[in-house]
Amino acid sequence: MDTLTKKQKRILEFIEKYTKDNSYPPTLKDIALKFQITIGTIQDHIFALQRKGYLERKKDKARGFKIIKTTDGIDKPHGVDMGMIPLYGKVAAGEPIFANDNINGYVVFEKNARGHNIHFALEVTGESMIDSGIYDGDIVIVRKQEQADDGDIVIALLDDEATVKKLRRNNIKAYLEASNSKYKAIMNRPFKIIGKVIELRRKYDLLQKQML
Amino acid sequence: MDTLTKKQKRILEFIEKYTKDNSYPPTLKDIALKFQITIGTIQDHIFALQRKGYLERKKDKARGFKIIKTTDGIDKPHGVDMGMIPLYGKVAAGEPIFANDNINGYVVFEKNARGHNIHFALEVTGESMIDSGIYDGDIVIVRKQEQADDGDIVIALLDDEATVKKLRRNNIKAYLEASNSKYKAIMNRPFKIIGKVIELRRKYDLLQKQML
DNA sequence: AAAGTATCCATATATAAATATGGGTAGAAT
DNA sequence: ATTCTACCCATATTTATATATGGATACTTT
Repeated sequence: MDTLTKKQKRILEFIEKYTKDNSYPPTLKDIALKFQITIGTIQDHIFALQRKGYLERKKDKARGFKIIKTTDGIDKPHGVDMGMIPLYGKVAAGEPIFANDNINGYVVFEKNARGHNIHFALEVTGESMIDSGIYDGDIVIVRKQEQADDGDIVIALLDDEATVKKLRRNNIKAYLEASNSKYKAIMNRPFKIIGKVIELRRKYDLLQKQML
Repeated sequence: MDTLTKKQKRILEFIEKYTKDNSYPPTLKDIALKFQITIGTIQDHIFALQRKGYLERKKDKARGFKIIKTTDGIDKPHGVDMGMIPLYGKVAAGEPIFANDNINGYVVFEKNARGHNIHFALEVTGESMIDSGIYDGDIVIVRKQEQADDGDIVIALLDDEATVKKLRRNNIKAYLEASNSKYKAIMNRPFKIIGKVIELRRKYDLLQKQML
């Protein structure tokens, strides 16, 4: 593996950071200004980065950089569709969940290439799904849909309140089931499915201890 | 909320997709070519997108676009540092875990602004942590470190094999503990901590129906 | 000693790309 | 009827940006 010099590494890092900050890559001149050297010199460095396989660029295209390997030598995965989905907060009964002012944060999420679905995230409260390994404080990622199969974990509206439960359905009827022996199934109340849980996330270590 | 026309929406979506595909935003001409209309017209559309608060751009800068609200009207979070971390596969005893050819995939991950730590992901095999809500097939995200506190869930090397366990330590000694009553603690074997589990992920909906 | 590589400079030129200007039509809103 | 907005055209001009060229020094490798 072709390894980078310090200068090359710093330039590659700058391109990455600039792109992240501005949403578009730098020009040769931007880089030259940053490092207080001339464009001609930057040309040399860029050429080296290309030769060593860290950077690609399109001829004659402004800001036409594409990083293909990071400074630690790890290939950048390509064609991965990642984005942010909103994390909605709890809502009092009757209020709309999907309101812009009910967004408590965002969660990074890798979209399944195919689906053109809409996703969102919710924080789980309570212990009712503990036997399915879903704990209080966990975050679930949900695909919006109004139908689901027997056994799916779903977000349902019960009395205008969003809740996480397991969907049960047979030929006769559908109902919601908790995963905790202390709770009983919800058999005879109307509910509406608003999405299916497709992923679970649990963060440890929220207040980061200084490592000794 | 200012809502977009169909054309404006399609153009905003194109800018987003082009940027994702190429790693740099399109020029006005790129957009004009795509929609088979002239640059002058694109100027109008871009101006409308700016006026309605979906798009920002820097004057006189090539490809100087920055999307600030997506087509569904959701604000784009800014300054979030997300990237991909490698998902390593299982290794036979004695083989190095962190080899480039042992990368089985990538996982999107939001970096904690501060930390300059190195992270990676591993798939959990076995039921030994089931009482901590960590199941076979789950993915753990790990921060590389060689120290950890009592109660932390860690990745440890035991006989050159990586395993997920809970770290126990008192004044006298440190040992590894499973979270499953069928397993007993590992008291008298040497081990080495290689990282601390900071996040858990579980994907549902992967073809196979989840157990019960 | 010669060749290569990494670092740097200055400057000219070609091309990419944004901007400016002035015009047009159709339909909705006032 | 008039104004506004969304949509479209053509073309000239300015500015941003990449590229080309030819040089230099210090250092390591051959």
